[in-house]
Amino acid sequence: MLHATPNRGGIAPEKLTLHPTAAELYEIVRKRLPKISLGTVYRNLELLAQNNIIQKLDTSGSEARFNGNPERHCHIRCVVCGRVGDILDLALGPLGGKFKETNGWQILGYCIEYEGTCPKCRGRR
Amino acid sequence: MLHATPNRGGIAPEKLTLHPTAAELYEIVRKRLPKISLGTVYRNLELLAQNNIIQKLDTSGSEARFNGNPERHCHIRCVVCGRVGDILDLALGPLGGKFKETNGWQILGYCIEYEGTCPKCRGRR
DNA sequence: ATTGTTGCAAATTCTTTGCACACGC
DNA sequence: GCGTGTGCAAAGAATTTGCAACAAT
Repeated sequence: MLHATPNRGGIAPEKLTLHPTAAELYEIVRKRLPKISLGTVYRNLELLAQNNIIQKLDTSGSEARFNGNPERHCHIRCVVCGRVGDILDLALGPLGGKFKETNGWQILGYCIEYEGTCPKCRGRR
Repeated sequence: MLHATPNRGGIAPEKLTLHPTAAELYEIVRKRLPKISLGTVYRNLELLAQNNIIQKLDTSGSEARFNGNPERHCHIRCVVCGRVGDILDLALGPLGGKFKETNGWQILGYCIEYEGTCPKCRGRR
């Protein structure tokens, strides 16, 4: 199943800007593969993420969301509905000054999480 | 239970730099209140977080972690053991240039998540 | 007495896993 | 036939909730 075909097989490009949860994706995929199971969706998302074909957003919210674009970029999460959008324009936003907005999204705050190794696990990777 | 006493009641200050999960906290608290239940720990952490006395770090990793310092600051999460530390020095790090290190933590990457309202939920808060 | 907290256990939610079966080569 | 991927259902992990007992005012 791990063939990153350039051909999107009929999936509209705008779909790729979604950041669906596994369950949402399950509903979408189900329209075409009615007998697929949620377990399979999870299994394949995990695989795709491990191979850097998609990105798994484990960040805030209880459900993980998945991202068609594996390149590192910022996200914005709606505090009301949980939807997630991309922020490609790093210049804007809190890091540059006062909160602004982008594409109809209103920016209220932000959070930066670094990843690395702690003193105890140093070098163990 | 919501009295933010300036007196820490015997808890060593260095404990406050931990970012324990609910289960870890449960074990710690249990030493003093042996009959406390995990449900109560969750309930109170939620309350404290809602009143901005502590901060809930819902970010990556399956378990949430809680932070004694409610002020906004950055965190670093160990990719090996999951431990979380504070990063108070915003100047350093990827946003300022190449990856560095701080306090024995080695910085490998980062992720910025904004929060706000999406176009559909705009103004609904 | 009234109000708010707690312990306990059961329920919920999200995710992972085991296993027998089906499909492609 | 053989190996890999799949459906299904059950297990698992983290968190939340209902409720009766309890504590505090």
